[in-house]
Amino acid sequence: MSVAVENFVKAIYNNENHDIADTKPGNIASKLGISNAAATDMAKKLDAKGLLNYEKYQALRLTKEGEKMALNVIRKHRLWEALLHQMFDMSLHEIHREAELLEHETSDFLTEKISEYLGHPKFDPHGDPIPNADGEITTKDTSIALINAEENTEYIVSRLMSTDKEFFEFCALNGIKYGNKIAVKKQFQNSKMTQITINSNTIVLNQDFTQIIYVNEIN
Amino acid sequence: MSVAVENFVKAIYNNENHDIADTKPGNIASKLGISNAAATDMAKKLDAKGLLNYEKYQALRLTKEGEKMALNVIRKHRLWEALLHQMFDMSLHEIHREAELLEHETSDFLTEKISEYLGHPKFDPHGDPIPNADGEITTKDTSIALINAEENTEYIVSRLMSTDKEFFEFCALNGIKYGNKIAVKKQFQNSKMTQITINSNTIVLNQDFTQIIYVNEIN
DNA sequence: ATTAATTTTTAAGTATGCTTAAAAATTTTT
DNA sequence: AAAAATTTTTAAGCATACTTAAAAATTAAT
Repeated sequence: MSVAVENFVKAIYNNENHDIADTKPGNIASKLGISNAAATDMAKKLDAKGLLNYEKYQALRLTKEGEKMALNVIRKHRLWEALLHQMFDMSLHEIHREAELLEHETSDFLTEKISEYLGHPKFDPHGDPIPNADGEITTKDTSIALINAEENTEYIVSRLMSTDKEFFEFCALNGIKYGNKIAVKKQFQNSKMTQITINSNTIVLNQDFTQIIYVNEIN
Repeated sequence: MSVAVENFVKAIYNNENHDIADTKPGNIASKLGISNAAATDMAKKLDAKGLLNYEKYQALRLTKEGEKMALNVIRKHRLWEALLHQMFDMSLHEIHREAELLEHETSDFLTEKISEYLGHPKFDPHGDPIPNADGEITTKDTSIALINAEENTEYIVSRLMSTDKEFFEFCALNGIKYGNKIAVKKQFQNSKMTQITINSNTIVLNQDFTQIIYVNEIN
């Protein structure tokens, strides 16, 4: 399907699920930077294609098929963001800009290669969940505060749930970064301290930090 | 510029420089899988845009600007091939297919990131030269047979100039692969044997092999 | 509950990048 | 050098994805 169609269903999906606005043509139009007339036009065409249900003056509702297409594009977008962030150390703003273009020209084959390379991450660097190849969102990462490993166990950093500058500086200094591997071990049972190892560098963190560092199991 | 335009100037460039066929509309059309009429049509439009010179019934000739656009797209294509081949171990056929799509949706910014990551390679995995950011092709790789290093010196494998299956199997077994780092040292002066080290694994090769393994200096 | 403001829809029109069919020019064959 | 074959061009037409302008419906304000 075309770039215009993919972006259209993606915009509806995001409005339906995350963003504030409803999914009437006007909101989709302003999100995509096109005229209201163009959005109504497209809505009729996609209704005919079975991707959404269009009824005059009503909000647009994606069909199962339309939602599947949206999730497929979102999966590609978020995997590109993850890859570009990890490999090239690009900023959150930069990876978004590039992923917005690449997402439409990426085969399912290449998408799986990227996912595999990254260890099938469940979240992108923004902390948004990455749908799996079947378009399901299975959010199962945990904060390392909740990990009870007696021995060192390896995980992949999935998100850093903070807006605190000092926390991010600390993370940068210690290699705690989206996609990186860290070994986690509860320092003492009953303790609130957790020991983590990154690149053979071991540090001990207290709850303030362990509660906001999220990881995925390595599968 | 659009995907159609980029592919059009790329096809002309390749016909002008590498392929057998001339650049009359018919040849470009069949290369792109469009009708002759469409090619003539496009040729007139691109003449008006200053990307090529169109004269009735004559071969199409790219202007400086058109050639620059073609080389920019070709650079992106070959860098993607290099990256996908090295990172995901994709076949030459697969990387070509993906690069054909990605090349049109890759910013110059991301292109430089990829080039940098790969150590600014001069050749892609097919052995085709990668134009630099200014659109210049500066082919300066050398076969390791010509390297006279007394001490171990590091290089990046740029191409394997062979069609021999056993040679490729030998390379695969020893990690001699496009984009990989190898250390080269002339085993004895006046000898035809060359010592190479890949991943702390040292082997000695004779001229049969050293003449067809090409490398670039690490910059 | 009207009126006013906003949104949605319809209608007409445009640029891009194709198509097929037929006319015109070129190239090849004899 | 003519005839035949091929290629190129022109012409008309189509789908996609937009635009602006005006009409119709909905939503918000008094």
